Amino acid sequence: MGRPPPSCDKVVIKKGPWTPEEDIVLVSYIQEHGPGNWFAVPTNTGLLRCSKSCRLRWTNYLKPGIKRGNFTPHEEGMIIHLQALFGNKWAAIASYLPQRTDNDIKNYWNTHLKKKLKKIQAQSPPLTPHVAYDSTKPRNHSDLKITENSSVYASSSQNISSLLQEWNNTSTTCDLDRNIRNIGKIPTEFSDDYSTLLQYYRPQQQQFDCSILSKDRSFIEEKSSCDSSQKGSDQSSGPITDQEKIDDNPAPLSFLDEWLLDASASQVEDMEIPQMF
DNA sequence: AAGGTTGTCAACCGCCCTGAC
DNA sequence: CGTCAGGGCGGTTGACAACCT
Repeated sequence: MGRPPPSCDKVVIKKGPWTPEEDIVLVSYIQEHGPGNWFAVPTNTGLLRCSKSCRLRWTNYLKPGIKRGNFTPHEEGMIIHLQALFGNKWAAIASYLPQRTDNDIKNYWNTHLKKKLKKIQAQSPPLTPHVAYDSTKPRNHSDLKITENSSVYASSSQNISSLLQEWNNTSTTCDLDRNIRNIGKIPTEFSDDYSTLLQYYRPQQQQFDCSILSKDRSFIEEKSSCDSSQKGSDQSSGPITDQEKIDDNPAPLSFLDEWLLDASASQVEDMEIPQMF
């Protein structure tokens, strides 16, 4: 009863990094037709890419509004908390960081935060929070190369994205709600990893710029109202209302939920109003 | 300077979900 | 109700760059 092979396997498919020419073709097509119906994209554009590859290229790199480069301490903190809250539901986490893609967040978690966690766990006795997490120090992130004279073509997608900034207002898709709906069941037990990492991030909450959360909340509420016009009023207070799905496991959520949703904001540092498609 | 190792991240793979028929 | 097919997601891979010896 196996599924038929995806359409990607039906024709000769090009793999590997995208070229500027391919990007331009894809962007031009989406400008004209809008995102969606990815199955038709290779056919209509002549791109020798499968539909999934086209979608991925668009959502991860070409879509306007995507933020590249270093993760801010605030974004980092949000990822930590949201990862503890949702587990590896990167799409759900990404919905709280609209300028970041799930792929970016996933990569950042795997390459930076996991490492940081191990470092923290290796300390005995535990470090004080300001040692474990010093937001005043510059971050050494390889994304820096993207803004420099990188030979990696992917970085030039920024330029393509910038060309589309005017176009992005035309889209009305409520990605957030879709992602929230995709949030799965919260893991029953939190690993020691999460607990340990949170232990060090949590005291930072006072300093943590919660404005992001506040902004996100307003954003979420906005999206929620957007959604309510589509499917009713079953979600009244942002994404966490989806806990109806996870009522059988509410305990680990309470603190994080409160923190995520009730954090008040007073300052905005480097987070812009999310722009969604 | 050269070779080896490690880190990063774009892209792919495979599974699951959902809607159409 | 079952099948098919598109879309979405998380995990993994591999190419490349940076760093180390």
